[in-house]
Amino acid sequence: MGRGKIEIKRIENATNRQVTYSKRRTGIMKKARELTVLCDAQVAIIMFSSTGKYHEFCSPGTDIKTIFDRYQQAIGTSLWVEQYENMQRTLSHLKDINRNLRTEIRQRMGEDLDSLEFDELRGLEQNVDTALKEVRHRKYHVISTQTETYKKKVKHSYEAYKNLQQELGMREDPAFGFVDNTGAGGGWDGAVALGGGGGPGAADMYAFRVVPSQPNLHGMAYGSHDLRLG
Amino acid sequence: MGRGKIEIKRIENATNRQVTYSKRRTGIMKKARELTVLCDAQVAIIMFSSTGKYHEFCSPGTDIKTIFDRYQQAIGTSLWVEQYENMQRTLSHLKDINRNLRTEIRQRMGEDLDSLEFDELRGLEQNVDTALKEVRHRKYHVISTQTETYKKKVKHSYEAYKNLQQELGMREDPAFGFVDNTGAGGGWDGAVALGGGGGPGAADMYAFRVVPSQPNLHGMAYGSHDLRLG
DNA sequence: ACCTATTTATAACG
DNA sequence: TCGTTATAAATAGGT
Repeated sequence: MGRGKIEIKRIENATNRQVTYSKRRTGIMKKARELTVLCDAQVAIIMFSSTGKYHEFCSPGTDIKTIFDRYQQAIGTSLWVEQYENMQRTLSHLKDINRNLRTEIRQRMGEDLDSLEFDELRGLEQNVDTALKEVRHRKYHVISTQTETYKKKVKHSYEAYKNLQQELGMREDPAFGFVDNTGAGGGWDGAVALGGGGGPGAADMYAFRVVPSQPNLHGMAYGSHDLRLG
Repeated sequence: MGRGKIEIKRIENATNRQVTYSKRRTGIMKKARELTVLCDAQVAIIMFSSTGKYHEFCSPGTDIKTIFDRYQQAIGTSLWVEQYENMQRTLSHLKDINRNLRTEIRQRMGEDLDSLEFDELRGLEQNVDTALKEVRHRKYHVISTQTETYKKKVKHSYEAYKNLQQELGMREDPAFGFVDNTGAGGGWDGAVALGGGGGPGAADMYAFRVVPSQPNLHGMAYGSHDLRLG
């Protein structure tokens, strides 16, 4: 349809190619628009020229995304839907796990116990009981290590002081004196005895300092988790 | 271009509309194919007829997904990418939360305590201690309720038996006798005393029956959670 | 961009 | 859906 018939093969002349692209592109767009109106259809077209420029057509009353979502649905599955739905599944699965983890934590905190059977309750009791022993054991370990460290620090410090005093030939000055805590009885040893003993009464000594609930999810104070579903 | 000129407006006759759709659709596809070849372009077309049937065209050497991904890139912004990346964010956030919930559970089980500061350890101890009391309290409540129920059942059953016996004028037959458990001491009362007492020794009576870890995430035996990241 | 000879698409009908 | 054909529309090549 022109002054001469042309063969349908790549136009080698770049200018001609560009001109033809422009003319025919307009033609297709017009046809698409007509089809939309005449036949009450929905059409989406995306074109890229050899130079990389893109052009699109979309039936009025809708948009490319809608048409392609519908296309995906029509074609069955695959393309994006597949990974999308995979994600959706993973998401809902994670939410389920999340919910169950929160439930377990609440139950380990002694809440929401109504739904538990007696057997489960018995298991939970034993488990929490064991855990409590572990925690106390660890607490004892930490506090005793800490105490040892402090004792050593004090001792080293005292020795350094003594050495310094000797090297400088100073006589002892009560204003710079150290109190010797390494003897039996006083200071940290008392705390160890109480903290490690493990009776519930001992916990009263260490009032639980509640950290204001912040979104840093780890290192939060126990029990201050927001247990709503995320 | 036909026997008569037509106005570009919806064709009311359904058959005509369908025929025209078919013909013009073929025409557009042909034009698109020609454009692809002549001008070295890439074209993707998706069409839906008013009856819901879909047809597509895509330049050879590529596919719809590729063209639309390129289109998204060209148009700069998102379309699907936006909700896709939102999802990805939510997903990774949920995974983080889950990881932290699992950590909290493990610590409530007395594991992985090395990373805790002394203050946190102290809080955890107190929290678990309180929880243990709650669980024991609940266990006592359940077992005592259960015992009451059984006692009532036995009692009612016995009364029904007696009534029946009286109504039928039967004399007592040792073969159908009931043992009266409602008296002080025996039976369930003993279990209540031990189960509710709460000493760790009592738990030994109820060996913790470990349910083989199944994927039903709720109602699992405590401690049998698979704590790997899902 | 415009022009126009010519090719192509298609409306109406069977 | 397919074929035919008169006619409208698209467009190749030139300006």
